[in-house]
Amino acid sequence: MSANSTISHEIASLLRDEILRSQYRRGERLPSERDLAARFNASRGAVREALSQLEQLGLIRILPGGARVQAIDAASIAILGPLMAVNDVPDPLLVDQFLQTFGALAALTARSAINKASNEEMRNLQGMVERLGKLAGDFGAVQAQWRELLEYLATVADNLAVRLIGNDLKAQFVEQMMNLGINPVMKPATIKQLVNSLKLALASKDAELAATTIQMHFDDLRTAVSEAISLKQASYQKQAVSGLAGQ
Amino acid sequence: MSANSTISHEIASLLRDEILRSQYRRGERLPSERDLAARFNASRGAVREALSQLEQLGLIRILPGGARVQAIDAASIAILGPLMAVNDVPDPLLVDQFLQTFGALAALTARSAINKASNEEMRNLQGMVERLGKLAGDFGAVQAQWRELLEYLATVADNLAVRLIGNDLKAQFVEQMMNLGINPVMKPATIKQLVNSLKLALASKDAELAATTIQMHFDDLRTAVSEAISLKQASYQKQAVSGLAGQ
DNA sequence: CGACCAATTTGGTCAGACCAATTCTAACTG
DNA sequence: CAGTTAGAATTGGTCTGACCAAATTGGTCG
Repeated sequence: MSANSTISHEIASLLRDEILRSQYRRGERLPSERDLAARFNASRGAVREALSQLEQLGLIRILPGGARVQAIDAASIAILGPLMAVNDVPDPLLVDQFLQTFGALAALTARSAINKASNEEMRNLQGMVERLGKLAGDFGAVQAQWRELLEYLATVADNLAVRLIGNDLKAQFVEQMMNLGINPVMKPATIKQLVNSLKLALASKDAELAATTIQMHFDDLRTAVSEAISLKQASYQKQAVSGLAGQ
Repeated sequence: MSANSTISHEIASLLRDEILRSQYRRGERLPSERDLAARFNASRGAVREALSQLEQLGLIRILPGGARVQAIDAASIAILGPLMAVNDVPDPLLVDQFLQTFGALAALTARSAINKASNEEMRNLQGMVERLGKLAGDFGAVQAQWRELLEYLATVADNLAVRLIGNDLKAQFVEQMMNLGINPVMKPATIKQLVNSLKLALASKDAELAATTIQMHFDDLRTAVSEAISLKQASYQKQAVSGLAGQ
């Protein structure tokens, strides 16, 4: 997966997953650098680099006497992606929380984007929404255009904090959903409604309306994704069962 | 500041600030590990650990041939704190964006907290708001109680994504404001209004009202902080001028 | 049972070495 | 003169082995 080719990255990745899978209790001491080096058949230097990264992620704290595992909720957001990836099917609750959060940030983005958009940017936005409306039906195209719209809103809003958070959240999440083949079904009617509200918000420069519209859309998405995941979960369980039976 | 006592952390910290101060252009190659080691009078191992951390922060990309500086907006949120700290007075725009973001997340937190609060939690919340109202006047006490309230809301809402983001944002920011002595003045009247709205929201279990109330409070805070910063900025400039004159 | 001290372990750091891949340089060629 | 290319120098990746100071551990003694 995230093997950046270097040994230290691989070690970091493995240890990270072990920690996220709670194979170490909080506060527990990690094996010593020398032991880890032996286990991974690597040099202590490589291990130290890996631990250095994990410390930056907030997963562990290195101090003389040993590296101790930190509470998950004391870590950096950068672990959210890996955290959703440690299980076959991501934790539905976690995904839901993620979408909630992402929705709130998207709504904020839309609000400030509309508030500070130039005339040209406004026209661009309207054009994109227009296109979105016309694509209804073609799932992939809608998805792409929707993401492009969000991206452009972020560009216009130009909020560094939100953008940085997005970096840590977006990439890993979207791709993981894709990998799992979790395609939330959005009904054309829903999209139609979304487009109409957005059109209205843009036409009247109503930032609040845009924000609540986006917010609501993400709420829709949440239920859709939730359903998609439980479906996936069921199929995985069936697979697991048949797998066991086969042995 | 962030000297974790170890040399590699110090090196990382120094390089980080240099990068954040844009002393390297985007895409530019950092000095080689050997050069950095010589410059910092350290071993290559220590430098490599430092670079490892910077890579985790998304500030650089290490690849055979050299470590290259990445665009700031491709980094992790963990750099927001240091980014606000590189200048004497933090960039007002950045602070404003930060507060906007934090406000949106706090609003989200309040919304879900109220939606899922148990009866007991509800009572606790009401108690805390009550106390907040009674403290009006004592600035420090209000501040503390307010933070405690937010913290409890986060506990009740129990959204891991938001919590992780908070980890990366909150600590560094609040402390930095404190260090700079930037104390946004919140008028008692404003606080009174805040308390009343919150009371109402809690009494009627109106999650939306709570969310917008918090949101609006952060908007107030934004203007207050903005004013406080420009004041600070002015005083710093005066100081700088007199400092020059003195030489 | 608890306080205390010594042996061991652990992280922090350094020096020096080798490899493979990239980058740079300069000679070579059309 | 422009473009190509082969070779040299540089760079990151990794390993080994060593030393120190702080922390942990375990046993001893009051």
